[in-house]
Order: sequence, then C-alpha cells, then structure tokens
Amino acid sequence: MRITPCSECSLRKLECFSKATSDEISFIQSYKKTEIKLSAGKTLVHQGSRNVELYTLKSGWAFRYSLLENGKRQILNFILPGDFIGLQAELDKELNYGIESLTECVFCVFPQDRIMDVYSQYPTLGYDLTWLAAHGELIVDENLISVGGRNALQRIAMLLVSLYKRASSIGEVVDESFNFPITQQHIADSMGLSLVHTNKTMAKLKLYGVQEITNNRIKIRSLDKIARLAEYYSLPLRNRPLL
Amino acid sequence: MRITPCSECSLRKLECFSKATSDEISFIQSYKKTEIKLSAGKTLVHQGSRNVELYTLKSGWAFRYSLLENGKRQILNFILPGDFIGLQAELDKELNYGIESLTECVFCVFPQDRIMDVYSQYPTLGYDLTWLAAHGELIVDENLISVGGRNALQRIAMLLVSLYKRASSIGEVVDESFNFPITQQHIADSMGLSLVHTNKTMAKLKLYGVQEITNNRIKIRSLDKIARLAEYYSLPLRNRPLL
DNA sequence: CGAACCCTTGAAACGGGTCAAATCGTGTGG
DNA sequence: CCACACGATTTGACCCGTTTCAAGGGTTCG
Repeated sequence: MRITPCSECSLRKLECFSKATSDEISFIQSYKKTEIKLSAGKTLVHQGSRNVELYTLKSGWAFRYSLLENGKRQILNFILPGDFIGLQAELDKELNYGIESLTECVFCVFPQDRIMDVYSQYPTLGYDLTWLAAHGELIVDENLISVGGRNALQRIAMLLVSLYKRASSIGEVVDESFNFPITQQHIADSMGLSLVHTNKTMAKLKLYGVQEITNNRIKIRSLDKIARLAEYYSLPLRNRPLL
Repeated sequence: MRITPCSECSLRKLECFSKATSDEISFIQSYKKTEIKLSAGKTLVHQGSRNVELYTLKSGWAFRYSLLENGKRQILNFILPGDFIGLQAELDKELNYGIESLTECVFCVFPQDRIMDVYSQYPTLGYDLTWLAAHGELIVDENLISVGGRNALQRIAMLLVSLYKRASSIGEVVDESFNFPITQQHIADSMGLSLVHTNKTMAKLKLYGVQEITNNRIKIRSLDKIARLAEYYSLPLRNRPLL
C-alpha cells in the first residue's frame, strides 16, 4: 500500500483546516506510525479495550458508540474525514466506547506513548490537540441537547443539518447531496429513538419535501427549511487543526 | 478579599489530583489573573457571550447549560470543585452555553489570551489541559448515554451515583451523605425529563430505600443497589490535573 | 434461490409529558 | 411575630409521543 506523505495529504488542501507550517507537517509525518485501512462495518477500537492509539480519519465515515447492558447502542458522534480520535482514551483504562467504520476508511495512526513529544516539541500542535478535544465535546454537547430537549422530528432534522454542514465543509456536498452511509438504525441509536419511530419520522420529513435518500446518497432540498424545523443553533465553525 | 496562594490551595491536598511540581504551581500562580466570588444562582458566563476566560472552580457547585428556542434548558454537566471550565469556548465565537452557580462559588480566573504560555513554557501542563478537555467530553458522553438509552429511574440513579462518586473523590461525602444544592428541576433539565415525572421517579427511588434528601443534603443508603439499578458502568477514574 | 439487511407499515401498550392545584418550607416586610 | 410571597416538592387525571410487537417487501450478494 502506497502512503501519501502528509505534506501532500488531500485533506490539507481543504479550506476548513488551518494552515500548518512545513516544520509542523514534517513533525506530524514523523509522529505518524502507519495507516490502517478498514472496510465498511469493521471495528477500529473495541469497547473495553486499553492502550488505544490516536487516529486521524483520513477518508471515509465512522462513528463512536457505547453499548449498554440492556442491549442498546448509543452512538456518541459520527466521525468524518479530518476528525481526530482517541483523546478521550485514558492510558491503561478500559474504554467505555468503541469505534466502527461506516464505509471503507483509512486512519492515520499516532502512537499514544509518544504524545508528549507533541507538547514538548511543537507547543502550537499541543494547543491544537486541546482544541480538538474541546471541539469534540461541543459536538457531543449538541447531540445531548438534541436528545434531551427536542422531539423526534427535530432531532433527526438537526442531525441531518449538522451532517450536511460537516460534509459540506470537507467538500463532500455536490448539488445539495452527499454520500450517506448511515442507516435508519444508526440514526435511531444516535438520537435515542426506536428504529420504527425513526422510520416513520423520516417518512414525515420526506413529506415536508425536505430530504430524500436514494442508494446511499442523501439530498437536502432546503437547508433553511430543515434548519428552521430543528431550531438549529449554528455551531460556531472556524478553521480547525489537522494532525 | 484575601486570596490563598496556589501552593496552599486546599484542593491541591486532595488525593484525587495529580501532584504538580513547585515550578508548575508557581507558573499557575502567575498565570492566574484573579478570583471571582459568586453567590448561589448567579451566572458566571452568559450563553451567547464571547471572549470568555478560563476558570477553575475552587469551591462550590455550578453547572453548564444550554437554552433552546422552545424554552427548554438542557444541563450539559455539573461542575464540582477542581473542574476546569472554558476550553469549549472558541475565541471570538458566541458560546452556545452558559454557566451558573448552584451554591456560593469561587472561581480562579485564567486569561484566555495568554493560554499559549502554558504550552510554550510548561508542555506538561499543556498536556494536562488536553486531558481535562477530553475528560470533560467523557462526562458529557455519560450524560448522553443516559438520556439516550436509559429510562427515567435509571437516568436519575445514574446521575446520583456519578455525583456521589465525584463528591466523594473531593472529600465532600461524610457518612454516605453530601451537600446537594440541586433541585428536581435541575435533575429534570439534565436528564431530559419533565419536572413532574422527575418528582414521581424520585419518590419511587426513595421507596427503594435508596436515597433521601433533607435540607439540601442527600444521603445515599446503598450505593451498590442504586448503581445496579442504573446499570452503572464506572467511569475510569485516575488522578486528574488541577490548574 | 436463499440469506442477510434494510426499509415500511399497522396496531396496541405504555412511559413520560402536560395541565392543574395543593402543600410545604423559608425568607421578607410590615 | 404574623402575613404573605415565592420557590420547591407533591399528587391526580388525562393525553400523546414513542416503544414494542409483528409481519411484509425490497435489494444485494454469494
């Protein structure tokens, strides 16, 4: 498998990521251990495992979830290209969540045990890591706000809007539509709804003429309309760091 | 108002915090701008404000919340002594949440605009900040898991267990009981339940002989029992950094 | 052609929401 | 010291959003 050097990473060309200096990029390159390629539906990290590495999702979609004893699965957040994963892990502690791919995925792997190098050699990147961790919390915040305070229609609308915006920022939206490898079961598990009710609610949303899904691609007809439905409060977006 | 020097901070004597070197402590001292004292029920940070500082809660309890357009308030997490606040903020962006005190509180204030000093001068503290941000996400994760996947009884049980553990780790639990400045409305808003149903559920919990509340103090009779009820999955605890 | 998934739909049961109102402090002012 | 206001806790009745159970249909893939 040929691995592109970090300096030529296609993600880095996107506007949504902040510019790194060439020094930083070559440090990142040296910090990067390898790449992992996963086909769709595979587990990158098992719930309950220890000593997890750090990852950047280079391509594909994935999600982070937690299984409850009652058999339910709560999806904590969806992971899109450029997202950094693993900071929530604590060395030597059992993880309370797992990570699974939705499509074929490529992850860049950074060894957890060398993380202090980042802070001691590139303070700016250290700050970026903090920023990424904090930003991760904001996304979970949004999900909690949805699940805790909105009804089914609004929750799903909210999820679609937020995925649309995230997909859009990395250039995956073409003609108001984008690849959507998420099943209704995923939506249900992420929004704390049953599969059946999720299905009926999405049918209703479709009636509103707002979205339609055909072979793994979703088209959002009117972002305004769906955002109004969700009482969408826009998440502040700024350029984000990429490791 | 007399301000204790960081080196004599009473929190620092607690076992639950990792040890800092005296160098680090004096740096923290110099980074600290001032202290803010708030009486109960006051707002430290308004939702929608910008340019927020960073804070450590030195004493008292507080909480972080977000108001929805439909009038609901979602409590994102409760804040206990030693917790660090404000990393979720992004400079110059509107905050999507506010912070309010539950009791009289004292906050240590650290200027946002000097945060890079931490990373450039004390890499280890920089790493600690990342850890704190990531740990904050874990707590929100737990709430999302509860709200998304558990019923009312379990959610409240879960909340009580987790508050018990957190209070216990900072030495606030005496004889299985601790100060509990949280109203049923707070519990409702944090667990995505209505006030009425929260009340009825707590009455049921009381019947289980599990907890009782008298003048702002809660007594947990059997942590085991209530934890089993909640299908509690213990959050990994390690010593955490204190800034 | 079946197996495995995913999406759909209908009907019935229930957990939790909403509305309304009473009770119980606790602090305030006359 | 009592009267009153205000916030928090309770309780009962009713309603509705969502869950659960059950079953049918579509599509992909070996």
